[in-house]
Amino acid sequence: MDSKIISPAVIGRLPRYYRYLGDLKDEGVERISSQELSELMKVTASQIRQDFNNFGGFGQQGYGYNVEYLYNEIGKLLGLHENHHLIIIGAGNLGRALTNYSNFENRGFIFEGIFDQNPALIGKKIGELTVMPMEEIESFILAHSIDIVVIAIPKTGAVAVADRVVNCGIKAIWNFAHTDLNVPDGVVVENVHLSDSLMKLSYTLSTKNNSVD
Amino acid sequence: MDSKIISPAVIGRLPRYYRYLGDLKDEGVERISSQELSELMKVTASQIRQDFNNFGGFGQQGYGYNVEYLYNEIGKLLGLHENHHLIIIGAGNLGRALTNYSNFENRGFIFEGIFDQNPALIGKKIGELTVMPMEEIESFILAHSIDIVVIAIPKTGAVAVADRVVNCGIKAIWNFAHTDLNVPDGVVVENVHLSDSLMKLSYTLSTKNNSVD
DNA sequence: AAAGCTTTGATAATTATTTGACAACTTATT
DNA sequence: AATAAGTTGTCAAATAATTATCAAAGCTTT
Repeated sequence: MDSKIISPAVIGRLPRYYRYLGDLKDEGVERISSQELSELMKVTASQIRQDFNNFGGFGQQGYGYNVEYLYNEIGKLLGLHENHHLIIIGAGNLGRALTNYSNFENRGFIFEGIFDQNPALIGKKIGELTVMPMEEIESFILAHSIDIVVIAIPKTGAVAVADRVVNCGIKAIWNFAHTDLNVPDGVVVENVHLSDSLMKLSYTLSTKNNSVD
Repeated sequence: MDSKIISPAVIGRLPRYYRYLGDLKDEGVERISSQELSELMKVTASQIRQDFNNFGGFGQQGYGYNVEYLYNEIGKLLGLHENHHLIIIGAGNLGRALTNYSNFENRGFIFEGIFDQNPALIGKKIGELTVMPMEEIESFILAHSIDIVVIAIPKTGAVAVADRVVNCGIKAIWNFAHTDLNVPDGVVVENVHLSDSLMKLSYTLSTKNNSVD
């Protein structure tokens, strides 16, 4: 409907707002001003107001923002008002960790299946799920209305698996493989490159040592 | 020494350059131009040259960049020429997954210890490591010259643990807890908020459904 | 119900980041 | 040895993101 383009910077901040507002709600806080929230989150009040205004503005002059309302509205923006059905490709350490990370389910992210190519793992239980063979990915996606695929396998197989699930109509991939996936327009990939993250930390650590000491 | 401030945007791109250059090196590619690299990485050649120039420029006019040299130089920038010693706080699913993710060791990130507060876990083997009780964190950090602490526990305990390790002189924290850590100046925190990442994916998925369909 | 206080939403100014253009230099070719 | 082709590093221009400012509007108090 309103196809206004929201900048990536703003989208990237939404989950953090959501987190803080959730905490405030749990603490029983009813209203908050951009000023108060800015002190809590260590950002400028101007940025907060600017961000929310991208979506039409959720506040009221002279009052501020109603915490619960704002929390719900941002939740809707983030697509948390509807359930998402996920499968995990790769039952290694990371795949297992994600499966058991029950936190996601509370937000409507439901893990429906887990797949691996290692015959020794197939049939094993991981949390509530049973590891299935890779051949069944396509049929499972169609049968269970999967809308998000989590890739948690080494980079060698990742690109091929991504192609397969994209061919099944998957439009969203959460990629933990240490490689970039080349997907067609209309498919979103959210990368979690753990090594990259660790290197960034290492960069800052090294630089600081050189300049301060 | 040269305390020129590098923009966060540039730093954030360094690991990706490093990854691509490593792949090129492994393929036996000797030299590459910013033009070729830009096509590979789907960024502008101008950005690549601009980025490298922040550090003095690694190329040669008329020739391009020597892949191996550039790879090594970026590695040095990222602090990968020296070993880092890490401990993991939290031997849950995520802590275990990280411990066994041997990839990091190849880059000089050495996991030296893992801690948990659950008595049932203490003494258990995880990969090469044995789970230790939380009380021993401080002494272990000092005895083993730990320079990076990985926080992989629920958010309730995360802030307190961060305070403890900061008091031990730790300057770098890799934080997987679903909360922001409030650390003093001079301490770097690199956050990996998995839920945030998943929500971003969900945002784009929802938005696309609304606008395209 | 009026007056003063608060706070948003919107606009403008500032700052940061990305892209484009080209001189200077290197390599390759004739 | 001279010329042509290729490529960086740098500067300038354009775009994007953040911050500051303030009028307009809603609350709160008397």
